[in-house]
Amino acid sequence: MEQVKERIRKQFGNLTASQKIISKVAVDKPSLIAIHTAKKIGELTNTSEATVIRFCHSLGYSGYSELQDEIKKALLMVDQRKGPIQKYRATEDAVTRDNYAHQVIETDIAFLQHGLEQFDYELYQQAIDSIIRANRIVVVGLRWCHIPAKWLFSTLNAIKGNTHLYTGAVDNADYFLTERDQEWLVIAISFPRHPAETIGLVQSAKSLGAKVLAITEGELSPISQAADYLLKVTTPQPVATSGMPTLFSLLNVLIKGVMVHDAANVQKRLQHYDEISSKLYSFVGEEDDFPFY
Amino acid sequence: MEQVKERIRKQFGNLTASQKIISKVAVDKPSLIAIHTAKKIGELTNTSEATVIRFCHSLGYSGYSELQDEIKKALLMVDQRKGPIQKYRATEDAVTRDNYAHQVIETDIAFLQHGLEQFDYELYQQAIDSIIRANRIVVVGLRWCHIPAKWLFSTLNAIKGNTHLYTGAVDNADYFLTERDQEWLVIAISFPRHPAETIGLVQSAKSLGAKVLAITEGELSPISQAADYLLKVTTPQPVATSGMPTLFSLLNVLIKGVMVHDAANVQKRLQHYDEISSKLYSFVGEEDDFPFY
DNA sequence: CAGAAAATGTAGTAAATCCTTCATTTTGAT
DNA sequence: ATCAAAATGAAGGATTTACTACATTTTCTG
Repeated sequence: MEQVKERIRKQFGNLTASQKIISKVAVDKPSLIAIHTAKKIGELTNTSEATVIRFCHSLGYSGYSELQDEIKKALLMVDQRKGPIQKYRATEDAVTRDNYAHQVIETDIAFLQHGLEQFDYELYQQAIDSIIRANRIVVVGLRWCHIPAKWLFSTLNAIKGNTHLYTGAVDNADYFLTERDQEWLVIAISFPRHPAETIGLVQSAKSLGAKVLAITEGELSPISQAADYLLKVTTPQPVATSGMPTLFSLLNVLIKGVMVHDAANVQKRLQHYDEISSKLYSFVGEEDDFPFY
Repeated sequence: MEQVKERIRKQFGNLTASQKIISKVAVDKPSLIAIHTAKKIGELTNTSEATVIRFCHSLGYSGYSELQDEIKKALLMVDQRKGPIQKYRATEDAVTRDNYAHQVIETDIAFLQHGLEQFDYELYQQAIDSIIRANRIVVVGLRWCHIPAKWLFSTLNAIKGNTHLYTGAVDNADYFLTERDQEWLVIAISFPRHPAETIGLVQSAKSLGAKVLAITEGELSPISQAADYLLKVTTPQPVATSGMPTLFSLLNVLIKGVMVHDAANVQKRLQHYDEISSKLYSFVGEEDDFPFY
């Protein structure tokens, strides 16, 4: 890439007017050249296919193909760095006594920032709307996903009510989904290695007409296929331990979303809760606005 | 792009094994498809050109060209948004439909960064050493603190063993602390409004000679007085909901610290776990290195 | 303004790429 | 273990794309 721009810089004086226009595209939007044919670049610059190719020759390339290949390679290189992992890989060889703490927290920050960049409002809004719309909700998360699942269950139950937690085969899907007339929503949290029981529950829920919101690692997750809404979560590995901060942060977005759209009294209740919490700093009490237990 | 991923998600179950491999490329590195020919994608996935095209057909496209064009368009769209970064700076005036998500995540990032600045190695190292030294550990966290407590209990049990979770008055302190000769450590997680039972347990544990590691909001917390080690955690409010990411991140530091100092085989086990997770992307299995349930 | 030289566009050819067909291998069920 | 069905790979035809030769337009100079 820099190789291309360097050639343009050196040869720019010798280029014709049309070729200078093409140069501008090559420098500012190289991805256009990587993707489109010489003909299209010609149309785009109000020149012709032949001029584009002559432009390549002027830069010393054998033709359009060679220039395009070089740009493609360069773009793939920067694409490779996508994802927050690379950033801290360099130092990860030696986890020493002095730096592991920074590494852990910085990794969490990196993944949160990555999640922020990739964030899809529309998707989350649909998920949040589905939660608001649902009459009854079942949260499912087995194995270690039980922990975020239980939190989500407790929180949703506190701010919305009518939420259930699927804990295992004894309470089977039929038990939860008997009232067919209701608008049911199943929220499934699952990551590799996916428990077969979670997949089974999701599928049977789907076949019973419930909506499914999947919180998982990607489109290829086995629970994604049956899902109506898919929230993709990219976390440090292994998810069971290092993934919690990122996962909870995104779950929190859901909760906040529901709270914003939901009854204002919930928000007031929480503000009230905040005030109490901060004023009575070390208050000791048994009652709780959030009946977590 | 989302259109492509959506089709993959819906059709994934109907795809053949080779096609699923191609799916992984399409989802994770769509730019590869935008740039390379069908033949190259075939080579890259150890399949063939024909299989790549059949994969396109399975998704409902007329062929590779159509799929490629759609990915190209999508990639150009996101490229368009590059340049002047329109990041939603913490304009905290109003939590609107459009920016609350950014606010939530950015708040988490801000608190993690704050925690990083304030981080006291010495303190954490003492806490980690106390965990390593302890023969038996009791984790206590009531009400909604039960969630991080259970996670800590499960994780410590997996990498160290001999860890117990105090769940309520029925299992009282005496039950846990009968073996006086052993080196007991009580890890207490508690935030306002502090459950009286947590305080009680901590105090009686202390009087029975156990060491106490308190994870709480500050020096004035009622459990801080009896604590031998105090880890101060500052989180967004309310802790029960918004505090989870920060809290888990710091707990994670503890875990990583124990792992670093602890047996090397645990770390190897976890690395192995990582490899399996990433290689068998959508693997479905029942066994788990972490016996969380 | 005229003529020449450079630049540009058009059209045709060669090459690469896509896509279909058929033979072979793999998978799954009885 | 056997057969049928499905999946895969190899090869040839169809289409698109890159490149080149020639015709036309534009630009520059005296």
